[in-house]
This record gives sequence, structure tokens and C-alpha cells, in this order.
Amino acid sequence: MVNGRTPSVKDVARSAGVSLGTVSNVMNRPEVVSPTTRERVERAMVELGFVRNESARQLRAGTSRTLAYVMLDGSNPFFHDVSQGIELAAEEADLSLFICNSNGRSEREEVLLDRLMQQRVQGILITPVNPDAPHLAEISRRGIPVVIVDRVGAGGLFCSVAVDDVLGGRIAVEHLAEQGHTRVAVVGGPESIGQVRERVEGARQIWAELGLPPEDLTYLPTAGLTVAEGRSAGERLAGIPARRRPTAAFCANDLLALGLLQQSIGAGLRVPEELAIVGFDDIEFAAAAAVPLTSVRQPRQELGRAAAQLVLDEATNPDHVHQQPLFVPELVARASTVVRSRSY
Amino acid sequence: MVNGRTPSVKDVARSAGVSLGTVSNVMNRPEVVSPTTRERVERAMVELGFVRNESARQLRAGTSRTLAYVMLDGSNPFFHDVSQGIELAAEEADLSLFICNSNGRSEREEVLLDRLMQQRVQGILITPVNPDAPHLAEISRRGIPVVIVDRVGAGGLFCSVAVDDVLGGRIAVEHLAEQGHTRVAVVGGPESIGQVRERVEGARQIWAELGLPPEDLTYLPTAGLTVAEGRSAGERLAGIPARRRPTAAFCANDLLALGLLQQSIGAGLRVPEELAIVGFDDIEFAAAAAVPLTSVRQPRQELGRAAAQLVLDEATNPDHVHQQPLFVPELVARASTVVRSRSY
DNA sequence: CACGCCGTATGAAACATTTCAAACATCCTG
DNA sequence: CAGGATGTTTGAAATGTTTCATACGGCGTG
Repeated sequence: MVNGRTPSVKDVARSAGVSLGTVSNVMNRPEVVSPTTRERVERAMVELGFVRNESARQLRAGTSRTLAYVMLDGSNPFFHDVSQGIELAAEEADLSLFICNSNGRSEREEVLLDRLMQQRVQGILITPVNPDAPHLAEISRRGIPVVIVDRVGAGGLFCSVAVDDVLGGRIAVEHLAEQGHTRVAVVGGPESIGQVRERVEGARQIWAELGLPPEDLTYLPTAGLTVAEGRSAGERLAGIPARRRPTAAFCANDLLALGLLQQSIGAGLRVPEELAIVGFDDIEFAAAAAVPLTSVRQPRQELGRAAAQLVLDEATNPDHVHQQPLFVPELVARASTVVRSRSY
Repeated sequence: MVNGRTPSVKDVARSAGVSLGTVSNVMNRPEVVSPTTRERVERAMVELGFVRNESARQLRAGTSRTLAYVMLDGSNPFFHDVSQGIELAAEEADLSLFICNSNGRSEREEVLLDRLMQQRVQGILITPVNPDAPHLAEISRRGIPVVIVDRVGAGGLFCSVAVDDVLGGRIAVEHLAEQGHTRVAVVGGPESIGQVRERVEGARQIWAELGLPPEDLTYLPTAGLTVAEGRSAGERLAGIPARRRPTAAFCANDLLALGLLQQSIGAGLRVPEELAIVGFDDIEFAAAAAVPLTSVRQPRQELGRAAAQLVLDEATNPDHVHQQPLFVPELVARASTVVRSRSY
């Protein structure tokens, strides 16, 4: 440490008067080395300020101690809650977690994945731009465990952990119907996002099953799942003549719902009396909105934790078989749909 | 790739009929190798599915291609915006970014830092639990650049990038005073957090300078900077007899402000008529609240970007000198303080 | 033709660790 | 006291790159 260079095992060995192998043993199998030498080595380590070089360890061992999570959208708190769950599981397994963010851009995603392969991470968790993209399969074929988070990969090629989005759409709209709404808007997009497609699909299914006329379920497409898009949807909604205007809206995620909520209140609409709103994800800010938001809860941390466990199983268990557990979403009713409820 | 093992440079060399060194040259200094052999090597690489082993590279080169950011609180969107700025700068410099989260726990922070040292990261950006903690100085002494983000390190030991929190507190309260408020609450805590101390300090300063009586500036301490704490502060605020109750509140961050806003509206208070609220940070959700939140804006992405540039300079420029640039915060007035303004 | 030069290609050394067979020491057993 | 058994330590090999001094081959110059 003194002469510039960070000390290596060799320096520690010399300083403690033992061989290389012994120092390594102190770190990796302390039980085989005698207490006295162990203590001597340990003292030398702190004295020199030794820090193990993980690259060298990894090179020799052939395996890293890192997982990676590639988020789809860093500006959506939902994904951070998921990553929190992953990190908890990683911490338990004594692994580091690399968090990256593709920001929905496919080419960025590819760059990140390439880097992660170069780092020889132990496993990759990803909410992909497109779960069917060939580069994902390619990574998996190379023997690096890949787990799809919040989507179901096609063809059982990977493990995945997701919530039943169709069911989520169903319970959201069913809830609105129960509250007596007969004209409902479904807000979300773009349809290239699988989650959006399925949530909308669920809404349509239950609507039909309840025997309500399809033309009373208005689809308001958006260009993304952001607060700003929610506001813009609100403006379009307000433009519909009052007689035909939906009295409730189901938004494909909470960001949209928050935007819609804000725009509607700003425009003088009373929520939920004149417009009821349901979101999706149940992010923390949903409950904290001025009119607390009814939302379809996904078990966010649990999703992350389960995904991490699957990736670890695939990495360590030779008898691993791919699984695609589907979590069941749950409606959390709050003031944005229920008149004068004190819930939450 | 076929026989299990991932191919190495050696395999590529054999397959292309050249030496190890040549393959390395193709990757690192393509200009010195003739076009024909280069092409041959490149074909062999894709054929075998070669992926460079970053650990080996790093071991030999002695330096990694990664930066790390240790966040203070993963549940606060503010820090994600900062990390977004860092990532942009890292991407430009062709570096990977490791994002971790200490969650405000000092011992977790130490574990993370230790791991990062083992990985031999090129530089560490951190919003520390305590900027004076000895382990930070220790890392820096070892030659790893450390940049403090959103705090100023003591004694000029490190580079740091921060916003003038005292000034931020001043402009927030000055704004409230300009709106005619003469009884103001200051909400925030714990005081162990430097940002909180300084923002409160700024509020007190300007209050005194304006010649207002100190007893009319009520300090409402909180146990953390969360939405829930904001709600709880709101309850305490409501408990104050109306004659003496503050008509405005300055919250040490936006999460508190959102909680306070929600609680107050829920309790039937009109915002801003009966209670004006200013937050701090100007996170995206501040503008998206049902009553858009006035807030003291920090240039979040810019903060991250500047920090990344400093760490890179320290890592590469031998003439580097530590700098502590202070950014100037800016008040963004919205509906939560300004009656019937259409601003934002 | 000898010489030096230039553009390419080579192969060994180095990086910091882990692993593993072998050496060594110590003690016990018969 | 020979022969194991047990417990500890050793030293060399191996991991996949990059670097660097060296070698090679062809070409132009004197």
C-alpha cells in the first residue's frame, strides 16, 4: 500500500512468512489452517491493507459473484421496487447486483447484455424490450441463466416471473362495473408492449362476459406509459361529449393514472364522483396521490425475489427445469373509485 | 462454444491460423494488422461466438471499465434522476455503471464499498450516509477516485458536486414570505442528515433577515424523508390551534411534501388557500401531484453528469485538483403555493 | 548485393488468484 | 520403532488477456 501498488497475496505471504497457498486458504477455507498461522496472516492482511482482487479470483474460479438486472424503464418506480426485491435475494446469496437500464431502447439493451456477457455474470434478470428477441435466446444457449421479469417468454425457453396481466385487466374493470359504471375508458399504449396488450385484453374479456356493449368500452391509445401521456389522455377524454363520456377509466399503469388524475382534477372534474380511475402496479405514489389511487397491485418485491431465486437455481442446480410462475394480481380499492371510502 | 467451454483468444487464434497476439491486436489496435488477416480473425470470432473475458482483460490491464454509484435511498426518485445523469456520462466514456443502494444504512454502505474495491472499479460516486466517515478517506488514499454527490465532503478531501442547500432553504421560505405568510412550518429530519440541517438553516437565516419573529417559524421534526413521515407531520400540524397554526410549510424534500399535501387535502384543508406547501428536489411526481407542488429544483441529471466528469478527470488526469462545484437551486412555483396560478 | 527500414506477426512474460497433488510434521498404534 | 493416520503447509500449474521485445519478409536505396 505504501509503495503505490495495492498489495497482493504474494505480499501478504511474504510479510506473514508463509506461502501463497496458505494465504489463499485463510480466505477460502479457514478451517484447514492452524489458528496461529491464520492469525498471523490475518494480521498481515490488515497491516498491508490487502484487498482481494476479484478479477483474478473470477478468472481462476471461472465464475463471478454478480447478478445483473436490466430494467425496462428507470423512471418508473415499479421497476425499482422489483430491483429492491432482487437485491434482497442477492444479498442473502452474497452476490453483487448490477443494475442497468435499457430505457426501452432495444439497441441499448443489446449493448448492455453484451457487456454483461463479457463480465461473465452468473445470471441475468431482464424485463426485455421484446422477450422474443434472438439475442436473449443466444445468451441462454451459452449457458448463462436468463430470467424474464414481468413478462412471460415465449416457448418456455427461459424461466420467467410475471403477474397475470389478463386477470389484472379483468379485476380492474370488474371492479368498475361493480361500482355501477357502464361507460368505461381503457387507457394505454403502445400496443407493442405486451403488458399493455394483455391488460387491455383482460378488460375486453370481462366486459364481454358481463354482457356490456363493446362500444361502451372506449380504448384511448397512448404513446407511452408516462404521467405526461396520462394528462394528454385526460384531455382527449374531456373532449368527449358529456352524454357519451366514460364515467370511469382503467389505465394500463399508475403513471398514466396519476397523469389522468391530475389533469381531470385540474379541469374541475370530481374524482371519483364524475370520473373514477383505476391504475395498475400500485406503486408507492399511487397511495400518496391527493386522491389515493385504486390500483391493481403486483407483488413487486416478491416478483424480484422470486426471479432471483430462479436464476440462482438455474445457475447452481443441475436438475433445474424452467418455470414460469404467474403471480395473482390483487385489487386495492382506494378513494379514486370508491366514494367517501376511508380505505388504505 | 460447441464443446461447452466458452472459446478464448487461443481458440480464435487456432481457428484463424494466427497467433494469440494477433487476435489481441485485432481487438485493441486494428490498425496494425493487415486487412486480410483482420478479416480472417473477425470471421473466426463470430464463427466461434467469441466473447472477450473482461476479468482477464482487467487483470492484465490493471484497470476496469466500470464506475459505481452508491445511492443513499433507492425509494427516492431524486437519486434515480441523478444516476441517470451519471449513466449518460458513463455511456459517453464507454464505461459501465454499477448502481448500488445503501438504503441509508452505514454498515451496508461499507459492505458495498468493500465489494467495489475488490472489483477495482475506476471510480466511486457516492451519496454517503456520512461524508466524514473514515472509510471514504481510506478508499481515496488508496488511489480510487471518490466523488461525493449531493453533499460537500469536509476538508476538501474529495471532489464533490452539490446544490447550495442553505440557499435552497432561503429561497423557499422567501417565496412563502412574499406570498404573505407570517407563520411558517419547517418540516424535516432527522437532523443527522446534512441536507436537512442546511435547508432548515437557510430557512432560519432568511426568516431572521426578514425581521420575522423566530417563534413564528415552527420546526416540525420527522424521523425520515418519506411520504409516510410527511403525512404524520400533517397530523401534527393539524393539531395546532387554528389561531397559531402555520399557514405554509416548507418541507425538506418532495416526498415529505407529497405526504403532507395528501394528508392535508384528506383532512379537508384547501391547498394553497389554507395551507401553502413548498417541497425540495422537484422530482417528477412533484409536478404530477393533484395540486402541483411548488418545489426547489435541483439540477438532478446535471448533478450526476458533473460528478461523473469529475471522477473521470481524477482517474485520468494527473494534474487533477479536487473541486467542489456548488449548483444554484431554483424555485419552481406551482399551484401549491400560488393561488389560481396556471403555472407549470 | 548489402543494408536498413517498414509493416506485420509472433511468443513469452506478466497480471493475482485458486486448486491440488505432494511434502512435511506430529502423533498414535501395534 | 516402524508404519500409518492425521493435520498443515507448500509450490507449481492454470485461468484468459495484453504487452513488448523480437523476428520475419519484402522493398527500396546506395
